[in-house]
Amino acid sequence: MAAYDHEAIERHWQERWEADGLYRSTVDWEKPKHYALTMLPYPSGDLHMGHWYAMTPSDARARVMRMKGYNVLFPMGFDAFGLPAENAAVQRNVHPAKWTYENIDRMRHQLRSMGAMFDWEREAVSCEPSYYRWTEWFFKRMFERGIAYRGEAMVNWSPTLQTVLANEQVIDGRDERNGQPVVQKLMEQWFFAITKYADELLSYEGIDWPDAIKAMQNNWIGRSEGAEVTFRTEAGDEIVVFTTRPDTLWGATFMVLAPEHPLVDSITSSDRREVVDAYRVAAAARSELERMEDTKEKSGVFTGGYAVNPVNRERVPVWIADYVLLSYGTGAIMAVPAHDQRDFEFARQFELPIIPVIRPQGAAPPAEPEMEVAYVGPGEMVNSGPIDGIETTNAKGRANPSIAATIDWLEKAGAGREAINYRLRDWLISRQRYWGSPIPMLHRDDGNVEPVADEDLPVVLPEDVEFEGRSPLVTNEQFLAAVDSEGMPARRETDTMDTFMCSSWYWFRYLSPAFEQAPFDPDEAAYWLPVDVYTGGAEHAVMHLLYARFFVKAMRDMGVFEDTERVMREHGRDPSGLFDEPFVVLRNQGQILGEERAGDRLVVDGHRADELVVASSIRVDPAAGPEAGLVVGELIRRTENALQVQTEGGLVAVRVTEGATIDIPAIDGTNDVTQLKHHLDIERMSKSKGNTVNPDELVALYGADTVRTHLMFAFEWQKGGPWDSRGIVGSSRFIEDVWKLATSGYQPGTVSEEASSTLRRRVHQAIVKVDADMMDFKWNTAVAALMTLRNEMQDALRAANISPHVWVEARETLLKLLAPIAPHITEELWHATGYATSIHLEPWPEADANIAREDTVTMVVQVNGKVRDRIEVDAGISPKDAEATALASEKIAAWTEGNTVRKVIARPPKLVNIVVG
RNA sequence: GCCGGGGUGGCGAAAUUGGCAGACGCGAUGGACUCAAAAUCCAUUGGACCUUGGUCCGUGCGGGUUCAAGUCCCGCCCCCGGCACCA
Repeated sequence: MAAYDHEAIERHWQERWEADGLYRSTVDWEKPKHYALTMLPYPSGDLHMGHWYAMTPSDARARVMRMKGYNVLFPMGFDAFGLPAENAAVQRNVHPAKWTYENIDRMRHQLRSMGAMFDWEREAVSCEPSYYRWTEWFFKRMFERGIAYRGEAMVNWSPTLQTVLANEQVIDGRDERNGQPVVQKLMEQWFFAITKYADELLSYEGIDWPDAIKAMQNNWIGRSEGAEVTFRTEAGDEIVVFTTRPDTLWGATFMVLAPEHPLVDSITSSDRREVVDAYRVAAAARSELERMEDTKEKSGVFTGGYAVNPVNRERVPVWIADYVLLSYGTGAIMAVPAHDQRDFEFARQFELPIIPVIRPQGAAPPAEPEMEVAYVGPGEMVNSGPIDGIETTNAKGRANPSIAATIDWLEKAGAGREAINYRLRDWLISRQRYWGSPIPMLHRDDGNVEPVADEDLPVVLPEDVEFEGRSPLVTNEQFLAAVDSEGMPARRETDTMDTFMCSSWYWFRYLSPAFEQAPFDPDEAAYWLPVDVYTGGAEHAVMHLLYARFFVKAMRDMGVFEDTERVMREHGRDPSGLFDEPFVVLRNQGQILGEERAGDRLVVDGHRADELVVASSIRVDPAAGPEAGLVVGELIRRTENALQVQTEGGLVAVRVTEGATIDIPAIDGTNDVTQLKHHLDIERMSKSKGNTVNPDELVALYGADTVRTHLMFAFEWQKGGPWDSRGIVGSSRFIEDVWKLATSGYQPGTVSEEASSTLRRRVHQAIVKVDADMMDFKWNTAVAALMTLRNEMQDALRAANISPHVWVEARETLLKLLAPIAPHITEELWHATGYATSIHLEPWPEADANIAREDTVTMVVQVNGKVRDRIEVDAGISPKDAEATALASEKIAAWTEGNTVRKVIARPPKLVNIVVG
């Protein structure tokens, strides 16, 4: 018997499958189709454990479906535009395209080593002009339908670099590269009107998605019913507020505007100007997340201005506070401190009046100044003029009598109207960057914008560019210069698109990546669409998955699927409802998290340049005191050559120049900046966090089959967890054992009928369990069931008392059930047994329920809920017999003696509980 | 802060959804084989107590419902993911 040589076997079969085109998927209307899709990776450089964890179970699932008789499409590609490529360009002087394509080459190679059944003929790469031509085309269609429009949004603005920074480039309100402050600034940009689809996105009809994902999307969309009410400043300007509780308008005692609200300037009185301006500057330095984070301590300032409450002509002071966000609602709120906890706390802190307008059922109205919390329950309206005495409930919107009455009153009085507000904001797709799909728009001399003509698509990114921080598109005259539809000079749009745009339609491009007449070939689409199973990380629960749903709905409404529908009808397939949602079944895996690690303690010398320290030398010294150098502390984060060091005085940004000396005593030879270890929390693996685990070494050591098996065995797939490489030997032993079992050349001794039928029963039980678990994405218990079968077969092999045909059935079933998880070794052993065709073309094993059934069961007998005996009983035992059997037990008698049996609960055949007392 | 998920042996985890807590593995301990080591095989392995057999305790913490709670309810603590320019 030859030893198991994983390296030779895996190489051989990967080459053979490729040569045979085993995984090529072609349209075949005679067979049922299955489109399996797993989220495409960003080409960050190396494939890490997280990719394997996400992809190999998806591959295994696709393989099971194939063995079940489906024609399976399982493609792969790269989401290739994005920020890391530009970081590399800015700081290492590598062109983003070069960096990206080199990474893709490496990752393609690594992906092949997984032994997955990807159909590489269908690969799509989003940064190729043949791909982004259609991303641009979709933008144009969106523009034509009024979905793409220009509007204003806040950006992280670096005044020193005169550029926009991504959220992850801002640490502690400062640019991570140069330590300079970052401010929030309004800028004109492109949006998609996803809010037009808000209501449709709240419905999940016809799709099987996890409840948690649906809940998160619902919360993200955040539909709320209420009213828009118009207040007027004393100067006569309108302030529109949205409120879900218009019925409490009579209790509104002040207003709060977002600090960026356009009316702040005009409403602020001269004596308050200085305070207000200072507050606005401070607010601009904080991100929305930071503003929402610390809500215990309210901050805000009075503008000195007043507005008039339209329901009672009361004069109310107007404040600004950063807990009111310009991007939510109208950026202004009316404050009813008596019945809203946040307003209540604000009022208490700044000593503003509180007027209760709801009397709780059968109680006196809350009295001032004794109130301790806002009253948010039901009751009856008081102090509220025309709606006095009307009941108020916990219902939302018009379903609440008091709200319905108020809306009617407001509409009649012309002071407001019923309104629905969404937390969901329109999708900001502009990025002030180079490495993204260009937005195919022209700015005409007359100030209008117009789209680039279809025949001029794609607008191609210029290759000859320099990177300093700002997008090179802004200064590239050759790129900028264009001619509009009337032959007049025009300038190109320099914003590029959010990469979520590229990943919102990629599974259509997989259908026909070389197709030139449209984004996808209708002949392919008619057969394969929609995606049957989509798998990917739960971190995409809201944004990517919501954008993808929006995109398909918009495509449907733009008529993009008309040809596809025609082809479907020609083949007798009914297209209705097939283009409302992109993914029929969605399952999320958890994440493989990186292990925790402390960062190196650095001693940095050099010189200060503004907020930044430019390093001339860096030494790693775990014992260094705080005075050992210019900057001393733990390395928290590193992006290329920009370091964040945690010193006693706070975070310090350090830039490592080319000539700087790096000294890491633990690593011999010349050290460089990439060898510095930065702090790692237990958190998701990603290249930018530097906590990835590379599977290549493990593949070299144990083989891809073992790595695949281990990833599926060691975690609950939907949950994930921190990576720990120790347990892999268990999976390795399992794979080795399968090799030994299948190559043992079983020779029976004295055959036992009982032992034979027991093994046969175990084999069929394994089929039931493995099949159910795999269909349900429970990979760890599927592998455990296969290991149990392995144990049974080892015992049988040793006893040599199994009839030969039972042994053969056991061996072949084990190989087939394992084939989706460990495709190479099972293929090798299948052929070694004498079969000439691939195991991956074999039909999936089917269990015989009669063979799988157990005749006897261990029945547990409890006394007062505690297990006191176990009795072997017939599996079909009646409740009466079960009870009698339990009461007849001697062990039970010892516990019931001297006590009255009050009750017997029989749940045959598993359990009987006797209650005594 | 808001939304979602989670917390079970020394470790990764199971538990047919209210019915034997710890399947399947890792690690550890003892033994076999070996000159020896590795590999392999056998046994034990949640904790405490006593006599072999058993008793009591045990699923983040505190309460509750139930014949029966890891599972359901109420209140708390901690960890992870997302929060709109990382993808």
